[in-house]
Amino acid sequence: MTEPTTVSERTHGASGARIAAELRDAILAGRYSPGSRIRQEDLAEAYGASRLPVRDALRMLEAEGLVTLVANTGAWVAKLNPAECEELYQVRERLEPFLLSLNVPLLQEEQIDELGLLASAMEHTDDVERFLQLDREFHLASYAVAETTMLQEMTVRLWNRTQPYRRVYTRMFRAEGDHSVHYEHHLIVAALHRRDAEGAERVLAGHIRRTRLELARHPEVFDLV
Amino acid sequence: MTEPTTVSERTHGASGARIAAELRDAILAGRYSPGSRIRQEDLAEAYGASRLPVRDALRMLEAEGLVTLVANTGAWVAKLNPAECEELYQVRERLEPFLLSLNVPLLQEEQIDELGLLASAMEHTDDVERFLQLDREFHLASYAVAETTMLQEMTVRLWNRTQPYRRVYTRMFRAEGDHSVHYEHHLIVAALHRRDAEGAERVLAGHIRRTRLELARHPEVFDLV
DNA sequence: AAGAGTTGTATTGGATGCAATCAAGCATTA
DNA sequence: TAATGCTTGATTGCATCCAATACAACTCTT
Repeated sequence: MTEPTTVSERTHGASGARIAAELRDAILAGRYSPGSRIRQEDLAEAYGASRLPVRDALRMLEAEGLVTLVANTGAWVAKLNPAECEELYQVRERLEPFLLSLNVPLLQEEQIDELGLLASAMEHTDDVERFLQLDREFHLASYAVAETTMLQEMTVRLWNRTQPYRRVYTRMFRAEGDHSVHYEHHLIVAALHRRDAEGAERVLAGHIRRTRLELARHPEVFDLV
Repeated sequence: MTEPTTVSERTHGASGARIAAELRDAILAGRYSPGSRIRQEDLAEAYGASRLPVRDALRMLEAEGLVTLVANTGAWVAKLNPAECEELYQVRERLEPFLLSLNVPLLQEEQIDELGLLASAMEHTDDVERFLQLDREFHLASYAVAETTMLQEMTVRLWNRTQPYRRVYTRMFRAEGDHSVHYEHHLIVAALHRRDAEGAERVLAGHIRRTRLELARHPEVFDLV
């Protein structure tokens, strides 16, 4: 009658998923940087499992674009060159405004207010990690209401894959006193309040485009991952 | 000194990838239909391997959206409901025109001519499978010149995930004498010859949109996969 | 007779061990 | 001295075995 020893630790088939989740968090948090080697056995030991669920996890993350696998050779944290990163931003530039527009009629007033609070909170923080987290929260929350599983999943993956470069860029150029990010966020909130889907779409497209161009102007970011 | 027995059959770490490729082909060819169960051991026996590389293959295909895995329960060929399928078409509607526009200045005249030949060949075939194959070839060839790895890979995945429904739709409504598909294809070829990126983009967006609406008008397609 | 609990079987998940492969360092030779 | 071939250690890939889970059929109770 297989009673679980403790309250948790009982889902048999979730070992790979659990490892994938932890490794994903570690990569997104910057504890592994792009290009660094991942050894199966290290992970297995670190997470208290055998190499088998580790390989499952690596496969999942490979599919999400966070890990690169080479047969018989090993796994690395995925690394983008400037061109690939620009591509992903261009994809975001087309998908996210559309996704936002689907959310415009569905967001509750209170939810829009909360977005405004997030935008304000970002303005008044000096901590890079908190800035990144709030930014992610702001955008993903503005996408979360519509029931569009596919689009939301694709969007999250795009954010995840570009996260390391956003982090380095923010670290390097955050203090230069450009308030465009915040202005754009507040413009989006205002458009949402007006229920102005097209307006929100355009500001967001410009927002992502501006970020893409900034990043393209500083290719040195990709040497310092 | 591990000499390969024959000229092929030597890449050690490709067993999972090989199985994934064959299973992917089988799904795209319609030999497995959406919702049908996939038993690990069956596949292992069919492809002459153990269950381990099969599990690798299933993970890969899950990531591509072709297979659905449930822990401790099993694997099924992925099945879309009408809303999900419509979402994927809307994503295509935004990505593919952009991808095509990147290819406009790069396609050689001869390559555009070949696209024209493909469009004509489609007009004169009665075979559904050949129609589907030529259609896929036409579009993917028009995207293949630009060096945009990410976008191309995403596009192929979107095509793959919607393939079964395109097949059923074509089988059911192909003979109704609507020539829009072919007109649009030829319009695209003409725009490419003129090097008219925006024109090509617009026709393609309309092409995908029209297909999406047709599919939405016939939800019974999703009962007959 | 209907429902809940129980048992049995089929199938998946995970651990271990061995084989195949790769990469780096050493020896050898031109 | 530099380049090439070989050998060895480290690491991944795969097969087999065992454990855990889910589902269905059955039994027992009310």
